[in-house]
Amino acid sequence: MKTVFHPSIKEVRLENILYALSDPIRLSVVQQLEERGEMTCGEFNCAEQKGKSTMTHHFKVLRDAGLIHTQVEGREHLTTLRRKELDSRFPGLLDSILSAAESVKIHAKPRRSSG
Amino acid sequence: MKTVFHPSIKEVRLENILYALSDPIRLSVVQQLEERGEMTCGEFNCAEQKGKSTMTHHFKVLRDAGLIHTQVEGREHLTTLRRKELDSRFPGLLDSILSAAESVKIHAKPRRSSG
DNA sequence: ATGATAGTTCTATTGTTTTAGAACAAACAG
DNA sequence: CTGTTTGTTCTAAAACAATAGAACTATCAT
Repeated sequence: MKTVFHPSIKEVRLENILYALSDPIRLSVVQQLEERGEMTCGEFNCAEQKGKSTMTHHFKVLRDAGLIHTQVEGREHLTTLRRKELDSRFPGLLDSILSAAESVKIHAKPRRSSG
Repeated sequence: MKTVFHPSIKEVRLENILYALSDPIRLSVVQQLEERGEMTCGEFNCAEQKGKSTMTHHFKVLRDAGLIHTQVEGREHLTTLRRKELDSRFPGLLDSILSAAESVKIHAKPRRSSG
């Protein structure tokens, strides 16, 4: 079972959060996670238009910034938003960014299993 | 009297705001404006360590993102935060970013005229 | 006019980011 | 074992961003 680097919540830097979310793809990833809760890499809208290695890169930026958590489960990588931790570290920040982003929201793909 | 480009508030994009504030110097500029209200370029802390042209560049990024307003007054350039406009466009956003940034705050230089 | 001040514009260097192709690895299905 | 799925790592190209030196413009003071 492979482990992936995640910064502890107190190591998380505001600048990195803002930078990570200044990219439309990464912002969209976070929006989709907020909507859905837990997703594999392939479930994201935008995961097909963009090459796989491009998405791997973006997930790493989000992970290093402290925004998401990745857990390896079989051959899938389950991604979640570090919502509670982030809310306690930077109260109101994610709320206001996500609500500001509502207007440009791209929704997650329908669940594979429920179709 | 020279005029400088400023985007209208509805043209302001969240991504550009986040990007602009993901740089420590630019975040600090915004923090100092929040604290002080109106400043000339030279009054900013960090304006001396960094070359003048570097600061000109950062002010332009902030201006293009819609965060600041620059008004030419004699040979000085008076900079203000577009606080109210931004608050109405993205409620709570600047508040939460600035309060998240409190911990890493760098204060503005003392006023020249009051020393 | 001369000089100082405030800041811009031009140009260049250096470093970082985004993107993606190709080869790879690990898990699962038959 | 063979093939498919899921995603990574490696490598490289192209675009972009941060920095600053030098020359410049405009204002203000003497």
